[in-house]
Amino acid sequence: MSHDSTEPTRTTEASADKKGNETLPAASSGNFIRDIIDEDLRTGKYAGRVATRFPPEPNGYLHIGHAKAVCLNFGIARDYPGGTCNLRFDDTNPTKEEVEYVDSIMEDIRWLGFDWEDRLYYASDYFEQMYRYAIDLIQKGKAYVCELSPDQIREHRGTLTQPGKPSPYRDRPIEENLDLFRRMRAGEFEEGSMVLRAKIDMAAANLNLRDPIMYRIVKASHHRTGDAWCIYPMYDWAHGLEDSIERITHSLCTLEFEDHRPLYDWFLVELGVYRPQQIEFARLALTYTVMSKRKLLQLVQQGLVNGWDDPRMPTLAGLRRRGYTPEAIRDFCDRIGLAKANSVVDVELLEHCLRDDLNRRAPRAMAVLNPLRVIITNYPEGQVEWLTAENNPEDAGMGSRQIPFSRVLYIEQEDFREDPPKKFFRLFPGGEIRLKHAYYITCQNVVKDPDSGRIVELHCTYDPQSRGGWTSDGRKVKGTSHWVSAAHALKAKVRLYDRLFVVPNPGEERDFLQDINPRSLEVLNDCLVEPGLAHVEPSSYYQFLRQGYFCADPVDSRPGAPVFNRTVSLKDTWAKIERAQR
RNA sequence: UGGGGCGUAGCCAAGUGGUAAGGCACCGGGUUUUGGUCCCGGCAUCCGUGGGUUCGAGUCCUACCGCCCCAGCCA
Repeated sequence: MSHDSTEPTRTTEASADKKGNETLPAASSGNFIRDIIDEDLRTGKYAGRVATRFPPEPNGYLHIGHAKAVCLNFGIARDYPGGTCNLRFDDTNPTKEEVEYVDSIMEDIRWLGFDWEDRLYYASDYFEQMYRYAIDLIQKGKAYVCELSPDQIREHRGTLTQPGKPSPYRDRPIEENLDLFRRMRAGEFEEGSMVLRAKIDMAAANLNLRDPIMYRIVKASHHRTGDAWCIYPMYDWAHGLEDSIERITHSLCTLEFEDHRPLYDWFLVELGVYRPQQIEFARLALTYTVMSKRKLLQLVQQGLVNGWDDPRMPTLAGLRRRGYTPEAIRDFCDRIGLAKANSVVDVELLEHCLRDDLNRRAPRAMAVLNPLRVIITNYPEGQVEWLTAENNPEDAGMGSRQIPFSRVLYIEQEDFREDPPKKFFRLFPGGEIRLKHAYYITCQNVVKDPDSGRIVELHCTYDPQSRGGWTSDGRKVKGTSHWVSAAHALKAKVRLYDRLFVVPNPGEERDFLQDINPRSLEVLNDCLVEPGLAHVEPSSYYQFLRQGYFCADPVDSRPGAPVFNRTVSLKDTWAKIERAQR
């Protein structure tokens, strides 16, 4: 991550235009949080400091919603002079957290393109300090040990419209609280037998202020502190402290923490310590997917997907394996904006960002997913021509490659129709199309299996004058198909992924599992790809001409036996026309 | 019926009293050896609703309506 101190306060990211001719300042309009930071800088509120943090709990994998927060926090640190962004694991609940998750979170943030440099922190590093703060509050008469059962605590809390009742332990002498709390730490009491509570206001309209729990007894070993502790701080007690200890200036979090803010402030004011400014924003929701960790965990645990990195998952690990690029995800996070209104972003915007990035960068290749055999009857047997194919029409710098052409080829089954519908300008009996980078061919005969009536192969003739896919007579050939040479093609497995859910808002009408798309994965085992794809790098991406963007699966692909995941299809105008014709 | 938020196009989202940016989606048209890309054009007389202030209101006041969050020893 760069911290260019000459950068202006506001984002003025340069971006190349589509043709890469020149760089123009991006129309980055900032957002209400950057407005607040600008104002704080102007008034000198934090002496010119801008310090943010990304504070995940290591209890699951990061998803695209987290990417929004990562880009926000690290993006601010990147754009403001001297700005910093800490990575801090909020590991206050040992029963749900695992090192597998901390490792994956770090990997995902790095992959997204951000760097916390030497600022890696853990809430658990502050346990001793938090404990001392708690002692301090007890000594000030602002916290007490409560022996009510969980049920009783709930009853005493009251309801949304009725005030709570004070705990009978609320006015315990300070010395007794101190003694009990020390013994809680020493492990003298059972789980659930007592908690430390802040003494605030049982009648507060904001339920968070009705003597919230600060510590509970949990006799579980922690992934970092082991068995050093048997009392663990609650999030509400810990979180503001963590931000305070790290001297964060702007604590950015999601909307649901808005009415926790008065509590964080109460703790910090009572303690008399540094107080960051919390600003809330709306979390990201996307159509056709789910984002809650609980639901994602359920999909994984019930085997409805193949792990956290299943290419259908909205996790960063899943998107990465699917073939998404960090650039596309960052662009998406820039484009969705930032506000306080709850919203659901169309997944099409994400897909647009992906296509936009991949269109510029993905090398083109030809792959026939559902092969249909074609014999070029007037092409000499045994002859092979190596034809030149550009690697990317968007970028001449990516060069070209040679592809073999011969008498027996395969084209896409979809590219031939015996009875062509209106506007179908692909191959049909008597029709002529161009084979990309090769020749014009005309369909002369359709060979069918006598029993099933299934089309077995096509007999076509080619025009030797059309080498390269062009003739000088000005003849119009509208359709262009991709193809492979039968003798040279390489067999490949291709996995076609579709949306995991069939409705825009899974779970809205019924249990979200009922909304799962039963056809979210289609595996094609007998695809034929051009020979150059024999030794693709794991995770490398390609545009399979006229079909979509695909990447070599990092886990299952083998030299000579590639496995490709469809990242996203190309936009398909023909499919739209066909749909409209019905 | 308590508290905290939020309502600008199908979906996001600018807009901070001077006459509704931009993107996605969608619909036309052009270019094209990818029905891709690219290019051009269209797409809110109106900003949840009613009233008020003002020469002038999406922006201010007011009343109402709708949606989201909060009663874990989760975060």
